[in-house]
Amino acid sequence: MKKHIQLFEEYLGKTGGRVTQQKLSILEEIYKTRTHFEVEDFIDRIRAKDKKFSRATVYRTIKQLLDAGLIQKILTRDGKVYYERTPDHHPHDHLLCNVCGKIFEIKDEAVDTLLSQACAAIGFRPEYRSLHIYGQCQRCTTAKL
Amino acid sequence: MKKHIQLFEEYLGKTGGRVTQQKLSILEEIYKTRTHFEVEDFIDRIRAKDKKFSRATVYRTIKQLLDAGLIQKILTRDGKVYYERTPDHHPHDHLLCNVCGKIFEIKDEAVDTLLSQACAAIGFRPEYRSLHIYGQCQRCTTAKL
DNA sequence: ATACATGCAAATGGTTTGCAATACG
DNA sequence: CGTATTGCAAACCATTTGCATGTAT
Repeated sequence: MKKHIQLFEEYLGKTGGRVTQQKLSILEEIYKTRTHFEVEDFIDRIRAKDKKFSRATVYRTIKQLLDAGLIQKILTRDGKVYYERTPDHHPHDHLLCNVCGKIFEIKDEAVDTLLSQACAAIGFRPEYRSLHIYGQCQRCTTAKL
Repeated sequence: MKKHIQLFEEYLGKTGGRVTQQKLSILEEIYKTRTHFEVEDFIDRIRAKDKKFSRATVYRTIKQLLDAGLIQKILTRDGKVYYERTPDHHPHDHLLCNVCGKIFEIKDEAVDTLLSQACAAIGFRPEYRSLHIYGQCQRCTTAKL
């Protein structure tokens, strides 16, 4: 069985949730895409397949997937919202260019370690995290000069 | 002159913004509070003083203060939004308990350093950042056992 | 059986926008 | 003076909710 399905089922088991056709389809569809996506587009896409999915169900499932750490939410400075799968269940962080809007990814194990230690120091049990850095990308910085 | 006022004026100068009575009052009022606050409450509070402040102006100013790094935005898992001043202009990060909703702060210089390096590595010029860790605080973890 | 999940449409709530009036540089 | 800013109310848009029906366990 695919790893993300297994993880989701484990999560649902732990939290008293039920495994449903819709939830699995939504997860599968999200995991087919490697890049970030908007919910509205996603709903169009998944509805085009076969079943009908209500907006409510998609959002309800997204919330659970977030909790389960299987997807990440990305917020732009101007309020746009994207989601994306968590590659290999290893969360990565985002740099958002305030000028062109492009989104870059960074992955730093050392940061993970430090944050885990910081949490442990006060007995906090982390479930998932969100790290966004807003600024200007190289292209936009040099273009301005 | 107070440091935050000075920083804000510098920021406005750089970005072609104007220094207005409202902006300064909003900044001052925010800096009187050390804890996080909701915008709606804030508007009530500042309106109670002397002037009228439109919701729009408050939001427009908040956006500029965010860009200037003078305040930080906090997002709870269930969508509540708080803002708070950035103490001494040193951004700190937030741990949010998904059970009791309490918000903890952490400050780790080493994380700052690592992130700065990661940005520099791809030529990204960071302006401000948002780092939230969601999970369970010590009290809620032990209470559950 | 009996919770939990779904779909629908309406509601929510934070934030933004258009426009005319006003104030900064 | 010209341009950014303000206030107002209406608009926006992501997300949530109430309720009747459906379904996993």
